[in-house]
Amino acid sequence: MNRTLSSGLEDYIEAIYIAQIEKRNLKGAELARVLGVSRASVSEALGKLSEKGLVQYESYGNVYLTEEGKKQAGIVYNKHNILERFLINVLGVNQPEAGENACKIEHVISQELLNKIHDFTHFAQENEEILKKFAKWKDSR
Amino acid sequence: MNRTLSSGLEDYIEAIYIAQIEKRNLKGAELARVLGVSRASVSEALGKLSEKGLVQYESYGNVYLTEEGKKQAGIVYNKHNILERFLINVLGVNQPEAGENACKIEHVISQELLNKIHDFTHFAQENEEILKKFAKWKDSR
DNA sequence: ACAAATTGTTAGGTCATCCTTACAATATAT
DNA sequence: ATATATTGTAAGGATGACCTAACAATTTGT
Repeated sequence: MNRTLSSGLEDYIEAIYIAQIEKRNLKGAELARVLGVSRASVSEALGKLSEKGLVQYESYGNVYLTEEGKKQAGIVYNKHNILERFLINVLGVNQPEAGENACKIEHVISQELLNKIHDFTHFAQENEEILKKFAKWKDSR
Repeated sequence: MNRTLSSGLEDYIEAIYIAQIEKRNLKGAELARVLGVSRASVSEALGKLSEKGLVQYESYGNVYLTEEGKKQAGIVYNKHNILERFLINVLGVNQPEAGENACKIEHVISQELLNKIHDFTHFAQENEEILKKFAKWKDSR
């Protein structure tokens, strides 16, 4: 069995993860709406994810992540957040733009690079004058 | 006809573009080696790209980009370079790691975000003390 | 409790991308 | 010039991810 997930399957578990954090009940049909795919596609995807031991669900009930599923979804979610924070707080990208880019980059970025981005964000926020200077620098051109 | 290229097709034109810059002759078979795919896949891909008016080739001869192909490949190549420079010079990522990440991110990043990254790289290089400070900050933890 | 709405699944299709195998066309080296 | 090597392409197949349509199972509202 293949251990790594496609971008698509990562999107599924990430959406389930977020619902779980927000304590929103989530059935397959709702997942389909959130992700903008058909119920049939969700059914297929959940089949795969449950074969991989990442999700659990009673039919006609809510969908949940297993411990392993939470772990893997958490990694993706974390990537998303670190990226988005960097884009917004350091580079000054607006929210929607940052969100859209983070959604795509999260599936392809290495953990090592992500750590560097995380570090830089910390660094920049501990040294606010840098961000201010960057803002000014931008204006003056 | 679809105006936007898949990541895969972008990889093909980018590889042709680079060969063209380096004045290396490039036939389909060599392209297959470079990209790690079969000659059959290259044949198929070149068919699509030539339908889209992006490449030109005499059978058994070299492959070339059309003007439009050059333009589109140039955009991708440019994204790659800007990303790689940012990763290496600002974040301090090592070359192979930076290259691999750039190769993937280049296909999904928006032009708007790329511009911000470009700006930030300029800014940081005009203010070297920032990068020095970041290097020190990293060491002290 | 029952009709109406929602949900999940199956079957059958499409599309993009890759593959192997086999063969035909061309290029190259001696 | 000819044998050998390289190259391009066609046919047929696999996979993954999506779709619609239809139907069955379950839930919900009154």
